[in-house]
Amino acid sequence: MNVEEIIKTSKEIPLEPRTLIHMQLVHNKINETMNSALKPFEVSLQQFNVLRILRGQKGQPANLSTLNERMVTKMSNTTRLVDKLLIKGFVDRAVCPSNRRKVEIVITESGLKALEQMDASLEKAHEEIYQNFNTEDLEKLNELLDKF
Amino acid sequence: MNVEEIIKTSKEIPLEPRTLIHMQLVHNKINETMNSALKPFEVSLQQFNVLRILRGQKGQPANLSTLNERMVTKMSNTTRLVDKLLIKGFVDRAVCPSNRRKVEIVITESGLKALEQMDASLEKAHEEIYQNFNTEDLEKLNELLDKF
DNA sequence: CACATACATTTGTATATACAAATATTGTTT
DNA sequence: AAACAATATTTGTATATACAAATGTATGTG
Repeated sequence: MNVEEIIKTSKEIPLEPRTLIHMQLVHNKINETMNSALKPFEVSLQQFNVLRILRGQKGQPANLSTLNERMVTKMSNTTRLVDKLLIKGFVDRAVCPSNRRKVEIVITESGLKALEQMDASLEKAHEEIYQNFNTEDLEKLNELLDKF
Repeated sequence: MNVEEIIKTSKEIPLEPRTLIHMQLVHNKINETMNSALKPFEVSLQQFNVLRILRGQKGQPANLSTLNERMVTKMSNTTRLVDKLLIKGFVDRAVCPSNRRKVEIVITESGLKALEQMDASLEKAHEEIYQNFNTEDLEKLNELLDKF
């Protein structure tokens, strides 16, 4: 990926802003790849993220605030995100009996099955995304990202 | 930045997905910082981006396809983006005389002045974002990002 | 136990973005 | 020149996201 070529500029950009642009371009590319990997399942990255969190609960229900807390990208509206998963039948929702302010959300069998297929599709996306990386590169990258 | 802590997970995540999550978290953080740096001027990052491209034209007008080509994040709707800059008086728009399908967009004096202030504000954002980085880190990071 | 306060979620609304179709202009072909 | 294709932008519409206000429930205090 050549930054200057992609944004069609001839002059070289100072390191600080260049890094920000670079990050943005990589982010766009990753997003595109992952979204198209999820396209066949008609779920967004956010919805996929929620399903993964719910699976991690191993049967235990999660409420909206828990979901929001664990989501990579915080959304201001988790209710409507869950609504969409509900329509697809990937989750169930019920009012929490011990505290009726809360809602309990669990992933359904159908959701788990779909999630498995999504995982496989994302595995392929990983191969595509990381084709130029070795383990050492990835470790170094994670180390540098920690500095942010 | 500790990935596991932010998304509140106890188990460790494999390197490949972890890197993607890490990238997303850093992207969110950068975005937040930059947007709040631009908030006083009531322009979005995209709008700022367009203004910068127009300044780079050094008086020469740019048409919509040129803008779209040079934008970091491609937008499906540059027309409405420019509309908003027009309302703020930061750009002028005119039909191209030699090819009336095209529109010529230029940055105004007022736009240039505002842009200078935005630059100063973003300089401060850089300091905040890069406080843990040295030049070597940034060079290494750019090198690794090129692998995507 | 009435009251205020805190909590968890939902709803309303404004704005942003994505995608497709429509419009207007220009260039090309016969 | 009429017909068609190509180009540049605009418009329509559906969906996504951000933010604030509203709703319903629980908890603590006098």
